[in-house]
Amino acid sequence: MTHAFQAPKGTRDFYPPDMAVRRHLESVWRSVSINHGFEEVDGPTFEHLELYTVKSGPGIVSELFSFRRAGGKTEYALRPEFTPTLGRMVASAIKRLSPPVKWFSIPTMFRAERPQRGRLREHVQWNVDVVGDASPAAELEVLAVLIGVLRRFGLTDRDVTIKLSHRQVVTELLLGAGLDEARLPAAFDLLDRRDKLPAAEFDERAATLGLDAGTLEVFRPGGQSRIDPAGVSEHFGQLLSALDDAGLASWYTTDFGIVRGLAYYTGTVFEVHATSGRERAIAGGGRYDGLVELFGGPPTPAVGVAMGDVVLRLVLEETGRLSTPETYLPRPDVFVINLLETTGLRDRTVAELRDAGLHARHSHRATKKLGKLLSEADQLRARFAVILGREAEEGRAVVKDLAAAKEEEITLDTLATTLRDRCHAKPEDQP
RNA sequence: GCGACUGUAGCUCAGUUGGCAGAGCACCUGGUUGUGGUCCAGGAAGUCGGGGGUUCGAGUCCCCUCAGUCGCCCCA
Repeated sequence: MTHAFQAPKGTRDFYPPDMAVRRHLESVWRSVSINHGFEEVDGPTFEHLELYTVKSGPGIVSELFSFRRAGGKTEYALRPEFTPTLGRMVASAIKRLSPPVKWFSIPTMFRAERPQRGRLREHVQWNVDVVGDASPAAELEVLAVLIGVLRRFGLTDRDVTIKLSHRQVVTELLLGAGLDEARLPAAFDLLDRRDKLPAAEFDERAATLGLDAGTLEVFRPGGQSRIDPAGVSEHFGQLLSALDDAGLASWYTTDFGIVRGLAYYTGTVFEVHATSGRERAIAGGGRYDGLVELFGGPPTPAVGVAMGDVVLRLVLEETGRLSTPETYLPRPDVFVINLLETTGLRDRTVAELRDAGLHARHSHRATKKLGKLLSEADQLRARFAVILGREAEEGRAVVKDLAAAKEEEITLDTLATTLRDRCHAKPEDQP
């Protein structure tokens, strides 16, 4: 009895075109991170469950996939985020690391929640962290690589905005507005939910906390565009100046309605949003100076950001920055067409081309109709077609440049080296 | 955990008050000898998500179930 299996809820099968898009995203993340001087790390896909409950409390357990080995009692959990692993890794290796540590990773993450738009149970997430630098220079490095990635994807400061905030600034603004200190958590929670609540309900809840509508204007995007450096947060003021000096002013706006739910953020917090406003945050991050210490290391300042592939892809599609998935598949350098009755020459030719480092393919169809085979080469978007036909008797093959629609005869002896040189001379034309 | 909506060909979908399951795209073959996005002709292709019920008869109506999507909760 056969049984039709389906992928588990909230997971994805990556068939070749989707896998090619995923590799495109990952390659942008990776190459920009490296250009900015970050080094790639990874950790285990699952950790001890306590690694997450220590940081987020027991309530987190219902949000993640946890399990134990059959017969064992140790509890594990598939990683729902990378920051605890990073904190653990830094804490245990801090003595042989020379700060600032600049690491990035591209791990898969898991969460047990119900899937919805922009939110699945398994996704790929780019993480970047600067550990060991308490100055605004650390935030600047993280935001610079973040903007570098956005730009490389073709996004502009008109497509996306980084909403910058600072928890101490938010705290001071709330207290300054007359909020009772005991009500700070409730106020943070309310600010976090502003976009989800009807305006009237938001105002009503704010009023019960003792906050009037006028006071709340400062918590809107762009509200209070500059913080007095000598006032609320010198650190935040310096960060804004550094961003402006680096020429990145157009990429951010202050938004003190951004507080981020994570308890471990200690200062700067930020989110990247599409200006369309229709999607969840593309990326989020901030400063978490207490995390390494929490995992047994010395007090160590840190700043990080994370960007998931799901929302990113939605935004790239919405803004027209992603072409059809098929165009991300690797293009063959050479498509060998065999018009001869035997396959020996074809197989030797393909082998030589591959040995020369070229991406070489041939048809698996039985037809000898040249038109059909050229059509197949065209569909695969091959650069060159090599036709093995009657010229082979004189030791030559027809080489056709498929884009230029030009062809010439080349001796079989020099075929591999000639094509290798031509393909490598061409710039990468992946989209 | 709660709610709404949607499941028909590989893809996007149509299918009237229940009456023989369709279109476009894609695919395959041909339009006689070795030249690729066009054109013409033909062809293949579906347990109508699954199960049960009502009926002479169900893609269509009713119940259950599975899956997906979008919200709520939660959010790393």
